[in-house]
Amino acid sequence: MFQLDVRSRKPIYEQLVDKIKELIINRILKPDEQLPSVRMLSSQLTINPNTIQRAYRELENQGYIYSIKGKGNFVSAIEHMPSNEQLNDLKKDIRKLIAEAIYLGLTKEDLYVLFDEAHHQTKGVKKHNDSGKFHK
Amino acid sequence: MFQLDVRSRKPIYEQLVDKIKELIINRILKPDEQLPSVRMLSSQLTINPNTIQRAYRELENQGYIYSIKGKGNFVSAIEHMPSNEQLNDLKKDIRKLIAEAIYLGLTKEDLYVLFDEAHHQTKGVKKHNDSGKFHK
Amino acid sequence: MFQLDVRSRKPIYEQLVDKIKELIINRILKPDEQLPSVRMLSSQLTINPNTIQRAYRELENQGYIYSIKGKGNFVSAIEHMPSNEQLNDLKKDIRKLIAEAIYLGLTKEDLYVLFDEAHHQTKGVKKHNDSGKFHK
Amino acid sequence: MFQLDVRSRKPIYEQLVDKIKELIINRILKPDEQLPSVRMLSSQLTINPNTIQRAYRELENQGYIYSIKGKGNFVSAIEHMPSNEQLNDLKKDIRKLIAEAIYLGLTKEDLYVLFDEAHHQTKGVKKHNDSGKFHK
DNA sequence: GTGGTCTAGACCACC
DNA sequence: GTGGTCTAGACCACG
Repeated sequence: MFQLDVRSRKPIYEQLVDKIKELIINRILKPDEQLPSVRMLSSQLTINPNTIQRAYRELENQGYIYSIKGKGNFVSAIEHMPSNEQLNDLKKDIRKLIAEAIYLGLTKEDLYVLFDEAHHQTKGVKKHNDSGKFHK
Repeated sequence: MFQLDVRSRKPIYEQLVDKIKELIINRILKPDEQLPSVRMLSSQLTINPNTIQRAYRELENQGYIYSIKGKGNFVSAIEHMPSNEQLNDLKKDIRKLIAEAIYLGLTKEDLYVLFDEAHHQTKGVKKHNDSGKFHK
Repeated sequence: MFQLDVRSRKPIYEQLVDKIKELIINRILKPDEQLPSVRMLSSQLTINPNTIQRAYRELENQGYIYSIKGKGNFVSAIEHMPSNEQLNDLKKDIRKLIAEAIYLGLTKEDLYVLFDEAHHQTKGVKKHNDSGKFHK
Repeated sequence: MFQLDVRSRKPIYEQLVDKIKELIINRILKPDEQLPSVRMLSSQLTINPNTIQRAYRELENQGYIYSIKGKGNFVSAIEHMPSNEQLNDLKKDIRKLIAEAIYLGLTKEDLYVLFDEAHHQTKGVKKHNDSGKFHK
């Protein structure tokens, strides 16, 4: 269910946060739906409960979930669209990538090839999303 | 010109690597040009020499600069055949970027739009020389 | 078991890298086995933690170990398809060796003899486990 | 004449020592022949005279040349065969190389291929040498 | 003067 | 507890 890479440089709690955010954004987890309990996730993923806790706390801070003492953690109802800040960061990353590719001597076409290739490898792409929101 | 954020999550040496890489990629630092000495940069940025050293070492590992003991650090001449390693790094970056974009809910088409946009902005950043490069 | 020569021309961290590499290559350290913590090795060898860290980082860069923050450093599982980078390193080593041999006045035939000899000695160094690995 | 690589990790004076040793071992420089003066070499190679001096001093220490004040530096008459120590070092290097190759999953045949390849690339092999000295 | 290595000791993030 | 980063200051090798 959850693909966590313990060897990654990215901390586990952060990977967890990202995965859950993704599930929420793509409506796989619906508003007010209950998240698995800390203990359950902990034993399922064989990961320290503290780490799960930390991920949930982080998600709560960012407004993606809310917790009710004694009941559990639940998905928030609010819309989560990428903030302008996030979009800008992404654009900056893209520019950096392109500059680097050009520096290495790649043409635009080379880049498109690599790009397509990478896109295909990135499986698990969701679809039931109202896409096209971000076309200029 | 060198905006370093000591409180950032990103380590200082990594920020340095990125900044200098950018200068090299955009040809503001030309091939075989000498970089400021470790000690000089260290005192100018009021950052420990070891940290500068580490950044320079990293840049050398990545092939952007070369160092001559007793003389200094110099910008590598670009070979226009990117090494496999460099290509792999680039691919990894691309995959990361795409994952990030998908995570934000963007479609492939959205990405292509951003991509084209960035590509147009990048062209022509090359030639104009610039001084005052290493002031804080 | 760890003979380090602090007065050698070869830096300590490099000696460490070589020793540990040897243990890994000869399967004395098995895949996914945990290496001694930075601090432990540091105190056992009475060598600064930074120096140990650097050796571990180098080993990670070369793909021999991987590290998990908060948990430790671990031996990489070998993939039986050597990366291009690794192959290149090997080739470089071979060239260096040959240059050295020629410089000593050996002919190609001399080298082949030494080579065969060494190859026979190497086979079968594999299996026997060994403890007390990290004592000074 | 002298191929020196300023970018190499190996210090220039050491490269010089090695080159000259090679010339002496292979009888291109004959016993009691005069070496080029420090100044001449210095200007020819555009290298600091101190560096040349250091190389000559090193060669003198190792017994390959002798110097006469006011006259110059001359090739020593004594035979220079690889010492047992040097041969042992070489053997150790060979064993290390082979162990590494095996670890990477290469077969003996793969290694021979790489080996031949590297040997061909190593040009400048001398021939008028009484070879075969080191056959077992 | 330059880069390279090392020590001592500190503080952080993660599990 | 673990690894990762950083500072302060020292000493060496090189040109």
